[in-house]
Amino acid sequence: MRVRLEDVARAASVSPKTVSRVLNDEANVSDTTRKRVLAAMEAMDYRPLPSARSLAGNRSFLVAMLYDNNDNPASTYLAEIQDGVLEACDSHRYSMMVRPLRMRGDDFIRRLDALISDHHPDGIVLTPPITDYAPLLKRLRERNVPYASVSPRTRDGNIGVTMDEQQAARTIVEHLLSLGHRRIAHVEGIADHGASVWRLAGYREAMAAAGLTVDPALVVQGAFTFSSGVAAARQLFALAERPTAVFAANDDMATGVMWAANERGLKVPQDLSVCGFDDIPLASQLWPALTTIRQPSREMGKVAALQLLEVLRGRGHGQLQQMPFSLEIRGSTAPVP
Amino acid sequence: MRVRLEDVARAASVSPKTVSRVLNDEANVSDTTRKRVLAAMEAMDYRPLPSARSLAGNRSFLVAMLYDNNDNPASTYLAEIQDGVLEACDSHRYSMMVRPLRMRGDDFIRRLDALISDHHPDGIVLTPPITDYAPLLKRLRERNVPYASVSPRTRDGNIGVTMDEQQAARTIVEHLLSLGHRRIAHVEGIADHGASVWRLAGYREAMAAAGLTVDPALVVQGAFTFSSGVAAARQLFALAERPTAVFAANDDMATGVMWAANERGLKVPQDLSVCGFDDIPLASQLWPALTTIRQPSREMGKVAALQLLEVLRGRGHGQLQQMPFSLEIRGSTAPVP
DNA sequence: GTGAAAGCGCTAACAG
DNA sequence: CTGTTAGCGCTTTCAC
Repeated sequence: MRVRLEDVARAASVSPKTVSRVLNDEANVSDTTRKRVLAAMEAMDYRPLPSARSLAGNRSFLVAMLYDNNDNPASTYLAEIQDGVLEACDSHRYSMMVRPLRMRGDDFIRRLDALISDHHPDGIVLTPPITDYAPLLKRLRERNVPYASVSPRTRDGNIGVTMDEQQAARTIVEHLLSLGHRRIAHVEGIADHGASVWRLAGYREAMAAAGLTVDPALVVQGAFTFSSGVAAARQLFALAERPTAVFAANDDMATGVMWAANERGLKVPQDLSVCGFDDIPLASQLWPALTTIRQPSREMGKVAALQLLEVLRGRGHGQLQQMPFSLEIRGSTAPVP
Repeated sequence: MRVRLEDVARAASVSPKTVSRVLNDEANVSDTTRKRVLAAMEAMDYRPLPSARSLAGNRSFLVAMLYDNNDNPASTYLAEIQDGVLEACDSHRYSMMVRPLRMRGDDFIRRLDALISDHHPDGIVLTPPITDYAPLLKRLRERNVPYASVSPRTRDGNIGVTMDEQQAARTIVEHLLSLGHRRIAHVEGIADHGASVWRLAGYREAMAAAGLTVDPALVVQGAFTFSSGVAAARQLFALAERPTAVFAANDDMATGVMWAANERGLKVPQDLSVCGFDDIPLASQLWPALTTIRQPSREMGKVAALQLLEVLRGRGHGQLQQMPFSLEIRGSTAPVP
């Protein structure tokens, strides 16, 4: 009933080991033999049994994608990354599993260990902010589990994918400046996330380049969530001298800012310009649609996974690739009143 | 280095087979022996190797969640379902994999076969609208792959989870009626999806119960997407006699309706009441926040997976459980002007 | 209630 | 370039 490697071997008149070689793209098989074996596989619709391959070969052909479900409430951003990772894994016949890993509490190393011992992934794709937890990275290295990161905070030793977020932030703030805005506020993300650091830096850089000093009251702490955006905006609107524009460190917070503006009776963009970062689908569904930085999340997931797969397949060491961003100008930003 | 079942057996002074029995919760092990074995496992931090278990036992301990990535652009709804399924699988030490399966084209049976042959899932969780493709269900039965469904269109032979969507739709329309609305429009989802059928039926039922005849022009075709909601709303707004309220078959389309209202200069809820279905996070982030039916998606994913697991673990046949819904009244609905 | 023997389908290590 | 041999770590079958 089930076609086994041995059956293919018999059909192609070679030894099982040779079929195994062909299956695993190994060298030391003559072209004619290889073709004959491939033909037999095709003809018999042979499907190697993953468990047998794993047991004998001591590898799982499994990639695990880790995310922090603490700071990331099932966001669209992650869903897009996941999609890209899956596509990359599929293209090399690896399977993928998705795993939340709460970073809160210091037993996360134990949980990481359990994950590895229970599922034996050959490699791991890390998403922000997990990309930057030193103890976690250390443990992965100790246990010799290769990993690739999406938007890690530093380059050192990391493979995966990045985007020039600081430059992107600077670009969007320059857009506000070009509209005549001077009192531009920033709603920060969770302080130690790379994304927050870069986006804040880009904001400051653009302001400085325009010769403006940033009023400290205009930089408000947020936490990447919708409700933190609402809270931050309320704080800004209570200021004696209100900002005329707000750059929020992500779209969720920008949505919160717009919500709070509505609540306060402020018209966007007439009374207040608002912009975000990420270009989640919601951004173009708001009224007015949100001016934001488009980040090619799906592609980024794919590229990160491909770097990892290069390592897993013994094809190289993997790179840290940089992806382009784009400024999406929509209805939420307008010239200063 | 790695602790094997054999090592546990030695430590507990029993045979490997007995440890295996304990591991698999089989009968025919005395209580004392069982305890001794469990203690040894615990002490040695024994982790069975999935591939060895799969190879010998001919099962993968893998559940695959299938979704149609054609009609479902990485929606939040699916992310929540996925979360619930994952939790259920985790609780029984099963792994989970997520797989898109485009229903377009008639080679999807081939792709389904490949999926099964390549990954050998022990069971499958189906999400709408895949729950209702007869050829797919037939194939799963032929190949003897157990499955459970989230919101299947019919009860017959299905296990998993449902919600009384028709009753829910009726409830939300009754809410509009109680606000004095009479010209209530409905934006339908993709015609042959169960969700569309039920929600439309609930709408008609509520209207009929109120003694109202539905103007055919007030029922507009949509496709569950934001942009289809925009298009449907434009059509409704062009009517000689505009509706005073719109019930869209899901939140994405309701968002589109609100967007189109803004575009047209109509104030929600003063000029137009709008409501949706699902309660995706976005619903409470819009301004005004969207009145909708809350569907406990995460719980539903979990319950569906638990039914499947019951079958996989030989514990029973699984049920089709019904979950409760709730009407979330928010700012997008108000008394008729 | 417990154990001994015989594989599951594949690959590693070697030999040629 | 190709084949032989011996497992990988678990479960099955069957015996006791």
